[in-house]
Amino acid sequence: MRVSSSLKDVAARAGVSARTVSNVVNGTARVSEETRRRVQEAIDELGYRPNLAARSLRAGRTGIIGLAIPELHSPYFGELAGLLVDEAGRRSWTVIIDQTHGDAEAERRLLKGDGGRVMDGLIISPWALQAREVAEIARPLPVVLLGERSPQGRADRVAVDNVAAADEATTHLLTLGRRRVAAIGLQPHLHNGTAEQRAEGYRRALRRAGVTPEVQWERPVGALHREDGARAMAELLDGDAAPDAVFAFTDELALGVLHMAHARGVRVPEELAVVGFDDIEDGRYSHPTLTTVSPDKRQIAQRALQCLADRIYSPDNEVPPSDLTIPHRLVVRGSTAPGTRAA
Amino acid sequence: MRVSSSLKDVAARAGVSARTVSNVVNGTARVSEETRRRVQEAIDELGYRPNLAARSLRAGRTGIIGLAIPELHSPYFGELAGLLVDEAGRRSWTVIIDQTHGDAEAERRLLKGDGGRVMDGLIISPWALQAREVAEIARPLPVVLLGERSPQGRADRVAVDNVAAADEATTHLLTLGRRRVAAIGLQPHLHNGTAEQRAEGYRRALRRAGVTPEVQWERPVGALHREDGARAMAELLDGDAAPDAVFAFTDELALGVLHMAHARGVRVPEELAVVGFDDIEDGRYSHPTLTTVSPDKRQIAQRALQCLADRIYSPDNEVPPSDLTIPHRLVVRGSTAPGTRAA
DNA sequence: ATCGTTGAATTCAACGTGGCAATACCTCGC
DNA sequence: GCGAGGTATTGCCACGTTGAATTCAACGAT
Repeated sequence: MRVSSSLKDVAARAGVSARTVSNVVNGTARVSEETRRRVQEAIDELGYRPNLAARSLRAGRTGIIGLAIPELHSPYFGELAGLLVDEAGRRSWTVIIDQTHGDAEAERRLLKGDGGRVMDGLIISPWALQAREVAEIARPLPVVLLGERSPQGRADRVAVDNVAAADEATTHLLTLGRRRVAAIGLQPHLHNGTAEQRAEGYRRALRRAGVTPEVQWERPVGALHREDGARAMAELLDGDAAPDAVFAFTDELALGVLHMAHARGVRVPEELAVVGFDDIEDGRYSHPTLTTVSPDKRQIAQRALQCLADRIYSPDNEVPPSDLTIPHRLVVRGSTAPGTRAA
Repeated sequence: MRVSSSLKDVAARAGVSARTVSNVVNGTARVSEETRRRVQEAIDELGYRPNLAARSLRAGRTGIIGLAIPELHSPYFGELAGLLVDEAGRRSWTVIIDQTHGDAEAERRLLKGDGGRVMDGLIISPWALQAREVAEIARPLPVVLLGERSPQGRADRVAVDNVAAADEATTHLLTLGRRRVAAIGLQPHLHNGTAEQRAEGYRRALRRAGVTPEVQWERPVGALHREDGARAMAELLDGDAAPDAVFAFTDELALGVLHMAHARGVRVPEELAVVGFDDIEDGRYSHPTLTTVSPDKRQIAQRALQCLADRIYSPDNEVPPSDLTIPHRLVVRGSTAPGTRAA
C-alpha cells in the first residue's frame, strides 16, 4: 500500500493484460462483463488510482491551468479565484495558484514559464508589468490577461471598460452636487495600467462637468489595501481643503477611507460621499454600506476560461487574440445616499 | 515553436546527447565550460522548458500539494490560502486549490483521491465531514487536517485550541459585566467539529461565571457568512429578550451582527458587545473595529507544510500522526470597548 | 611503455499510460 | 467443415526524463 499500484499490478491481480485494465478504467474499448467485474475488483482491492503524471506525459496535456494574481487574501481576488476554481472544475480542470504580490519580476517569471511546463494555460492579472512588456513575451502557452490592456498582444484579454466605469462612478458623485472629488488609488511607480485607466475616466468625468482636474485631489498609494486608503484619506484631511467626495479605485481602499472618516469624525455620506470599485462582499455590510462599481465577476471567470479552452483545444491556434469587455454596473448604497451637503 | 521542444531536440541542436543536456539543466554532473555554453545556447534558441509531467513520472513525485477549503472567497480562508501558497513556494511546491463548499461528498472525494494521483500531499479543512469518517479513510497520501479533531487519526492535525479560545472570548464578555451572552455559529446539521468545540468553550465559560447556558442564546446558522450572522442577530432582536453580548464563531458572522445592530439602531459596544473569531483584515477597519480571537495563521501554514514535508520526504512513514496546537490571542478592539452598559 | 585515475560524455532502461495494430476466440451461414 | 465477420483481448511502442552503468580520452605515476 505504501507504493501506489499501477495498471500492471492491477492486471497481474486480475489475470489480464495492463491494456485491458486501461480499457476498463477509461471505457476505451469493449470489455466483457465478466472481465470488467474482475478488473474492478482488483482495482478496489489495490486501491488503484491512475497516475496523472504518466497520463499527462502521454497526452501532452496536464489538465492544469495556472492562475496568477497579486494576492489571494485581497477580497476581490479571493472572490474571483473562487469563481475561477469552480468554473474550471466544471471543465474538469484543476487550478494552481501563484501570488505575484504585484512584483514585476514574479509576473515576468510566470509569463516566461520558468521552471517548466505544467500548465496547459495561464490566467494572469498583471499589476506591475508594463503592457509593452507583456506583449513582448513570446510564449507557446495560451495566456489570458485579466484587467490589463494587451496592445499588440499575443494574449487574450478579459476586462471591464475601466475608463467608462470610472467615468460613471465619478459622474455619480458629481450628480450629488459634489465638486471637490478626490481620486485615491493611482500607482504611478508601478505603471499599473488599470489604475491609469480609472484615473483617465475620473478626469474625463470631471471635465465633462466643467471641473478642472487638479493634482492635489489625485492621491497615489503604495498598495491597494485598506490601510493605504486610510492613509490617503488622512493626508487629504490634513491638507488645505477637505474633499466632499472620494472615488477610490478599489473597494478595499474605499473601506480604508470610511474607516479614517469615522476616526476623524467626518460623516459619510453627509460630509463625504464615497464610491469604490469591485463590489466585494465587505462593502455590503460596512457602515455605511458602500456604493461601488460592480463588475460581473462570474462572467470574467467564464469568459477567461472559454478563451483558454479555445486555444488549448483548437488544433491550430491561429485564432486572433480576443479582447472581451465585461459588463459592469454602478451599485448605489449608503456611502452616497443623497444627504445634506456640507457647506 | 508550436510543439514544445524536448531534451532530445536541444541535444540534436547542440550536438550532444540528451543526457548531457539534462546535466546542464539540473547541474547533475560535471560539464565542460564549452559544452555548457553550447547547450545553453540551444536551450535559449529553442525556448526549451523541462516537461514536468515526465519529470514527475520519473521521480514519482509531482511537487504539487493540494489545499481543500470550503470557500476561497471567505476572508479567513483567503488569508490562510495566501499564506500557504507563499510558504509552499518557499519549499518549491506548487499548490492546487479545491473548494468543497462545505459539502460532505466533495470532502470525501478529495480525501479518497478520486480522479487520480497528482498531489504529493493534501491539506484539508474539513467542515461537513464527521471526524469518525475522516479517520476511517485509509490513504497512502499524506494528509494534514486543519481545525478538525482527528481521533484515531491517520492524519496529522494542526489547529488552535478552540475550546480554550472560545472560553477566553466568552470570559472577556462576562468580565465586561454582560450576562445575556449569545453564541452565533452552531451548525448542528453539519456535525461541524470546530463549531462544536467553540460552543463547548462558550458554555464552559458561562458555567464558570455562574451563568446557566440557555438554548435560546445559542443560535444555529446555515453558513458562516455575514448574511448568516445578520440573520441570526435579527432573530435574537426579534426574540423575547435582547442579548447584551454576542460571541460569533467567525469574524464574518460578527460583521453580519454589527451590520444588523446598526440597521436596528443597537449601539455597539454600549448596548451590545461583540467578539468574533479569526482576526480577518476587515475586522480591523469595521465600525466599530472588531474584538476577535486571533489564531497565528502564518504558523498554521508553516506547521501544516512541515507535517507534509516530514511525511513526503521520510523514507518510511511510520511517524505517528502529530496533533499540533497553534497559539492564539484575544485582540480587544472597539466592539468590546468598556462602555456604559445598557440597563 | 603500461596502468590506474580522473573527468566528460554517452548508452540503456524504466517510470505508467494509451494509440495502434495484431491476434485469439466465437458464432454464423453454407 | 470452413471461411467470413465480429467481439474481446493483447503486445508493442513512445511520450520526456533521469538513475545507473558504461565508454572514451587524457594525464600522471610507475
